[in-house]
Amino acid sequence: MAEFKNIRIKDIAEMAGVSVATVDRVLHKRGKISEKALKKVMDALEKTGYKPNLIASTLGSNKVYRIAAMIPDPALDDYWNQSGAGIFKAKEDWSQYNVRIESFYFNLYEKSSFKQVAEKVLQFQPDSILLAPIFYHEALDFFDVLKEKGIPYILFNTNIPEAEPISFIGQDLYQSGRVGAEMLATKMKAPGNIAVLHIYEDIQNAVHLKEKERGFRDYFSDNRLEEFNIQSYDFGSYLVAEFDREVLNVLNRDSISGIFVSTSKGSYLAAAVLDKYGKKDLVLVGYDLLKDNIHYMYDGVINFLINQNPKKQAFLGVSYLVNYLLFKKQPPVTELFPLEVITRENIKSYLYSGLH
Amino acid sequence: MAEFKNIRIKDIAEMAGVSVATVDRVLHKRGKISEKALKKVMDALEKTGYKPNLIASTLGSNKVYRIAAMIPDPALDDYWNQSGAGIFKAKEDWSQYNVRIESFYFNLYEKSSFKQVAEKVLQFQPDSILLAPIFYHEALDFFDVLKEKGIPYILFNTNIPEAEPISFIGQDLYQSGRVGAEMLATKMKAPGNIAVLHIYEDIQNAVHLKEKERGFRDYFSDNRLEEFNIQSYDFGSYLVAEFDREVLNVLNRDSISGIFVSTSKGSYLAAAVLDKYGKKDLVLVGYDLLKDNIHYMYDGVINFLINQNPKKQAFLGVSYLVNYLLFKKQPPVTELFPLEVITRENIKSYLYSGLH
DNA sequence: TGTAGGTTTGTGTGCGGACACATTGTAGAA
DNA sequence: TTCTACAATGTGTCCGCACACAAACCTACA
Repeated sequence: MAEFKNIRIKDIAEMAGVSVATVDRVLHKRGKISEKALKKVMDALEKTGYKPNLIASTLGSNKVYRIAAMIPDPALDDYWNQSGAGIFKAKEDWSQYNVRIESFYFNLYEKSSFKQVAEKVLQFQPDSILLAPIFYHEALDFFDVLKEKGIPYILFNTNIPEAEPISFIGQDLYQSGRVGAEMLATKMKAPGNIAVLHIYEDIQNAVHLKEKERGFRDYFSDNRLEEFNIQSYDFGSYLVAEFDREVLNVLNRDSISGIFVSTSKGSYLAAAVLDKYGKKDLVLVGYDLLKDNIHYMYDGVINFLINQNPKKQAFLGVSYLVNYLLFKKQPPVTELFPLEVITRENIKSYLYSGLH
Repeated sequence: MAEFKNIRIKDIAEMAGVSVATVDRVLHKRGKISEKALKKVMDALEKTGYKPNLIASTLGSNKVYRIAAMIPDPALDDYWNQSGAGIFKAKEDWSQYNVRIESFYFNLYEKSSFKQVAEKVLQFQPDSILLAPIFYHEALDFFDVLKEKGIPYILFNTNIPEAEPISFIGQDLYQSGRVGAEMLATKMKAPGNIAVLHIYEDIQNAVHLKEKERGFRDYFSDNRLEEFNIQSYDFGSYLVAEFDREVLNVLNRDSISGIFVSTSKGSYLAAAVLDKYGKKDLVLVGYDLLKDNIHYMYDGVINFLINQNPKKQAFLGVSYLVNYLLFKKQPPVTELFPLEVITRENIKSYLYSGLH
């Protein structure tokens, strides 16, 4: 089909018996057009199935679009470091195009810094924003401003549906917990006590972690795996020394033989304890390919990791925005990443493979 | 960095005190240039770090690049059907650009058809080719022609290093076997007999399947899992009735409790036997998210699948070619895909997630 | 009937680069 | 010295679209 040359605006103009400017006007809904002209142009457009040449379009409008990416400071946390890498990659990939991509970092541990950075972002006057909305309330305030200003935004990592972003990129947390449960169940010997460890530093994480836990527990009940006893423990904040002791306490007191850690950072913190006290025989399931997690997986302390792919999430977020601005391509409302199961044998294939 | 406007050819020309045509000549190595002019231009290029505006470039040269994709007929096999889908997706994605992507299908079961199709591909006069080189010798002959004509090509799915393609896209088969072994080992109860089933219809597959088997066996020996006994069986071709009986024979005679199937189609064929004769308690590890495999995974007959991602492989192959032709971007020499472990709990997240 | 003021339509240039074609420069032959 | 042949360089147009600006067309009012 369509072995023909692509239809150009000029062709439409000729067919409709008007000038290119008129066609341009109906295409972009700018300026006023007479009923007759509108109809003629519309007819021609439909008949030909005109599609604009995006290459020529972006070249013609010399506009440079501005994209702001807001994430927690990569220097403070390896998980966000990977997100940062994804944004950097996107920056490189799109460097040839008329887009300016700028990163803005806030402090993962300070809500106030989010507000400050949000202010900076607004000063940057972005045409759209990619954002990891870690701080719920602060984010909502920010969204109000953005909506008012008509600046579209994409969320990733953490979803806030009521924010009505043009797209959310992340994972199904409930299902993620089920996968963790599944891996733990296949690896553990039947009867046994399982500990779900929530190790986090920021309260608002709690909601999300509970979602994982719900999936985790549901898996066991759905499959009637009653030989396993599940107990969950919160470590809201941790001081290195105390943390070790407390975790060890729990493991010994409740004679735990399997652990599910709901956070990426928590994964290696828990692994460190198992490693330090020679408890490698416990089955440990955690999250993400952080440097330390990789290490403990090679060492056999961590058995499975579920990959949230922070790098790819961020990369895709920026790419969606570029396509949205430059090529008027609407991103999917929600893009749920696959729940990748990482093991000792396939981990390398994940580390070395590109981002595509 | 580079808060400045992008450097244009015009700027370079001014800096070097020559015309844009001269700059164009050195950039494209066409026409003759004096030593002096060359030097001046080169200096300016280096000093400014000039990067061509690819948008303008593709618009300017009105050339339409032709890409041929050669794969086994999607209608005959669900695996290749997915590859076809990947090519189709790429076609849509790049439809706006100056590329014409054409698919050519050969019969998976007839070497002669490959030759015929190769002839057609040449007639199409492609600027480059994406190819799944299923038939080794026939492919080699074809490569000779392509090299002579100077037509670059990318291979996917099956590698033929001596063909020296500009890129290979696929998986590490050896490691793939190891992952299969790992999953089987975590799921099976200790002592047990394992069957490695090679179910294929084309001989040349054998080499690749042996590579998977090697990885599979190495995993067990490396981990000193001596409680498991591994036996491999070849089903070169199969007639439905006979196949069932033979497989059943093997399973009963050697009291098999775990199965590793090295092919995607073989996976559901084996699963069908287990299903039919009520042998769901056997652990089965196979390949790929084929329709029937998905079904048997939901039903609990197949325990793990390793995803080779045929759709994405093909999609990426075409995309690499487009970038290579249009934007002069060199693809990686080898792109090894992650060895994705699919389970009952994460399978949906794979089915519903996009291609990115 | 002339004209101000708004509405509708058209013309022309620029975006950055590719490339056909024109022009200038230069060395050797006549 | 003049002419030829080719090497070296330059000019101008086009790619398809966006958009500023100009022109033509109406309508209503004096």
